[in-house]
Amino acid sequence: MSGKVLNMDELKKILINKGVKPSIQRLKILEILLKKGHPSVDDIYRALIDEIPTLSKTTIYNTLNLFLEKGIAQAFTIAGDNELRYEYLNSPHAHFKCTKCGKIYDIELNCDVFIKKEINGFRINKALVYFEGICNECQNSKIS
Amino acid sequence: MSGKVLNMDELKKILINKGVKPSIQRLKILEILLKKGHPSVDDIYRALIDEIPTLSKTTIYNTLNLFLEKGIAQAFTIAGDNELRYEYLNSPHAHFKCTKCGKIYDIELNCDVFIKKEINGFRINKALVYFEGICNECQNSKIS
DNA sequence: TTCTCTGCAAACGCTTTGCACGGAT
DNA sequence: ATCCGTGCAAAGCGTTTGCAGAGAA
Repeated sequence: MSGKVLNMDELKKILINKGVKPSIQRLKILEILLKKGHPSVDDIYRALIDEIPTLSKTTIYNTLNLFLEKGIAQAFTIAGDNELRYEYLNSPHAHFKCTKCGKIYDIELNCDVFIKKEINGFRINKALVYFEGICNECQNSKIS
Repeated sequence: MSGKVLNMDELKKILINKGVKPSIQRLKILEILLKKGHPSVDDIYRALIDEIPTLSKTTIYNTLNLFLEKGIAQAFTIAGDNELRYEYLNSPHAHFKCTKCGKIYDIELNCDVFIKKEINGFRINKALVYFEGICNECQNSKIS
């Protein structure tokens, strides 16, 4: 949930740097990945369909799979969910889902494993960490 | 991948303790969860169809969802996979998938977060950790 | 023109649902 | 007789594939 907002030129640069030809669809999807927290394909679709009425989910899938390939985004699942979620690929972090309010937080991890990227002699190229529990806010507001 | 092997009476006890009425299907599925590493529904189906020729996948889904409810098993996904995997619910640990040999390992985690079950004041009820990389064995055998 | 991107429609695969049969109590 | 577990068939839903038309170079 970086919430970063970039203009079109900056978005273009990101894509070109990663070897992806910009298009309005790709730029807009990238923009959402940078702004929104952890959108699913449907989230992205609903966010863009007004602005780009011809947009199809196929294009979103194509684009996201391209982003995965090029290392621009990464995919993960919320436990028990049947849909993939995507996020802009930056520093490794954990996801925390509050089972009360449903909000998903990004959590920094300082454990050795995630810094050294190695465990028991196994080289780690990718790490996904998912927590479920009750967030601070919900613990304090005792209204059930 | 506990590899534990229990007899039918011991399996029965586990189910009854968790409030699940034993049946041959449920016992056999539990047995597989205790023996096998991280089976998918299809893994379980193929493991049992010879022994129980009338077995249907619906029953496996029913049983596993019951196990999830009762805290007997937990579900997770391997990144990029479209099918759920299940495992007997015991001490929290990480999964490590070697992208070369495809093997899935269980990894013990000693980080604070996983022991204290608390981070930044957020109470953690559930933790899923997934690593991807190259396992020791594959690093040593340089045959690509 | 040539090549790539887009997007509709259909296919696909995992999971859930509806429902009827059958065994257990 | 009632209840519940089982399993067939069909539906549901997220994702991928095939393909044709549009657009960029």
